[in-house]
Amino acid sequence: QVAASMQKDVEAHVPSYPNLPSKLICLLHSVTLQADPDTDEVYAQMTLQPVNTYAKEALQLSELALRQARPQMEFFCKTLTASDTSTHGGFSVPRRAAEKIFPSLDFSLQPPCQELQARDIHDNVWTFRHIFRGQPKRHLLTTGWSLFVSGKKLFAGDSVIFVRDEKQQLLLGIRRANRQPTNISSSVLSSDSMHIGVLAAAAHASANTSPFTIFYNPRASPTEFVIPFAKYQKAMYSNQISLGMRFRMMCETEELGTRRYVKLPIQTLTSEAPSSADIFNTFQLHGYDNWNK
Amino acid sequence: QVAASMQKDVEAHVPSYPNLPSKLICLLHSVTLQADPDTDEVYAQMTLQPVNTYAKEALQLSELALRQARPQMEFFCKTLTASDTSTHGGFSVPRRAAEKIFPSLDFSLQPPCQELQARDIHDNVWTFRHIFRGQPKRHLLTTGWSLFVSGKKLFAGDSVIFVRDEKQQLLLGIRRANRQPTNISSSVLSSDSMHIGVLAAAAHASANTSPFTIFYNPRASPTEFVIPFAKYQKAMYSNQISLGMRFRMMCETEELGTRRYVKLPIQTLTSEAPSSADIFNTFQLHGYDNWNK
DNA sequence: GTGTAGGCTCGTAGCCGACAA
DNA sequence: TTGTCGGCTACGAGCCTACAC
Repeated sequence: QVAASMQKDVEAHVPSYPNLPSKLICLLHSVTLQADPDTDEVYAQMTLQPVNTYAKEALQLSELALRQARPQMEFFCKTLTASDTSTHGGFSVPRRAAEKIFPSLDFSLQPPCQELQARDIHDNVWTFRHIFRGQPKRHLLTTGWSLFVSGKKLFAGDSVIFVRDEKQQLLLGIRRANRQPTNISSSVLSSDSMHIGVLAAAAHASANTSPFTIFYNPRASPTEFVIPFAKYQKAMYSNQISLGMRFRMMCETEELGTRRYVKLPIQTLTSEAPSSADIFNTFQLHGYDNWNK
Repeated sequence: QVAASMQKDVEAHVPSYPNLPSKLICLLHSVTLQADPDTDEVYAQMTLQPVNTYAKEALQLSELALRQARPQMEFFCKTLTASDTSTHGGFSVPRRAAEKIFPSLDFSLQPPCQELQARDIHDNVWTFRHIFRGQPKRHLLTTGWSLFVSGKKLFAGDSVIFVRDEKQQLLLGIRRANRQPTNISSSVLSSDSMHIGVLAAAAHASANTSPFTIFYNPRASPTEFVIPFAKYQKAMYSNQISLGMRFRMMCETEELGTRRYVKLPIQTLTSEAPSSADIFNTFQLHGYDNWNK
């Protein structure tokens, strides 16, 4: 992973860790799903502890987590048009989406309209005027919409997701289009140093079987580097793949509408209802997008 | 430095490097002065190679670099007022500063005005309308000024620097007031991993006397962690400071109008005229600020 | 059913001198 | 000399319908 995302020609500067194996079987101590406060980019902070031996229970637990259904709630997702993001007007809500997700309007009003409140991944509340007007009639979000677009720095091609949770509250998330890397070396932070740091921490943890912490961003990685134990076992033993064997890897990273392989059993760790941060992290980690009708 | 800027309670995760000395004498292979494209925060990328022995020439070269005069050019610096940064108006230019730095106006015009172009640290050109009007008469920057303020995200208390270089071209820099840290953990980048990476890279380089690269931000550090060799020698031997001795360290980091101790001999490496990036990096690394009259 | 454009309105960015510190 | 304010103007954000695909 480090080699894949690192700039070339600095290999000479990377210390080598001969005792760091290419695959590290770890116990997952904790997962914290997070989102960048500025960009809403989602990522997971995980504390991993390398293990030398493991019981059969571990495999069963991992399989259980894989089968664990995530909460199914109603939502819709729309890719923003030029009109949706221009300063000229508001947001055109697909008709069936509005009827499915939004509270129903009082059609005795002329025109029918209401105030909508939706909570984002940081639990910030956004307020919109929801109106049904025009010829032909349509659902629109007007007042408040442009603040959301500019606040989230959305452009045509990005997507928004409206979710109605089990408490009938509206949640609101975004998913940016695949653009060229947002901010290259945005600060004094050296990604090279960080990559070396991950290696050093992993090597240290591997040698001492002590825990270490990583930040894992599934959208930034060209492919998965954190694999559920059950998936790993299945790939290794049921398909008889052995070290050095050539094979073709399915690459579905960033394809729209497909599931990701990472499955984080965060919901199994708590009996409380998931926060909106959990929901959107889960949705985005699993790559929901472009839901229509 | 790592310990100083790291969050507490993660010490257990930091691998220890028993062979990494507390002071590392290094040969400076290259210095690249840089600025964050988003915030204009300046920093230096340095390639350092630990050395075990050094000739007396090294000390002389370091002293030479310390004495090396940086290019002296005319400039003025003003701390922005509430009026300067409000959307209500433009920028009030101190009279003597305008007369010293800006091209002189054609006073036959009523009112006297001209278009000014100034280049920032990224070589972006900013255009302003420079006008001399009001009662009493004053120099103002009007059209174009608000774009600059919002583009650079300037607030009252921040400073701007106008420089007239040897080619009579205008250069334009900023220096932000000391505020609470701008963006805490702005991204997926883990500063912990980065710090561990710096340690790992330094330890590896120290053991192999091989080069390593660091990013050094003088404004982020509570005190200096990169010291010119000559300064270090002087402190160690002429003042008879020995290891473990207690002493009081002059803390002038971030004081206004004082020089910093870091002296980067970048101008000695090239015979070309310095770029505006060099000039502003140099100015800001040396802490010029609040120049008046 | 939904994207875009034209028309209209109103809030505010931004230019000006007055005035005071 | 220069910071802030009230007055004025003009541009564009944003709500509306019309129309096309």
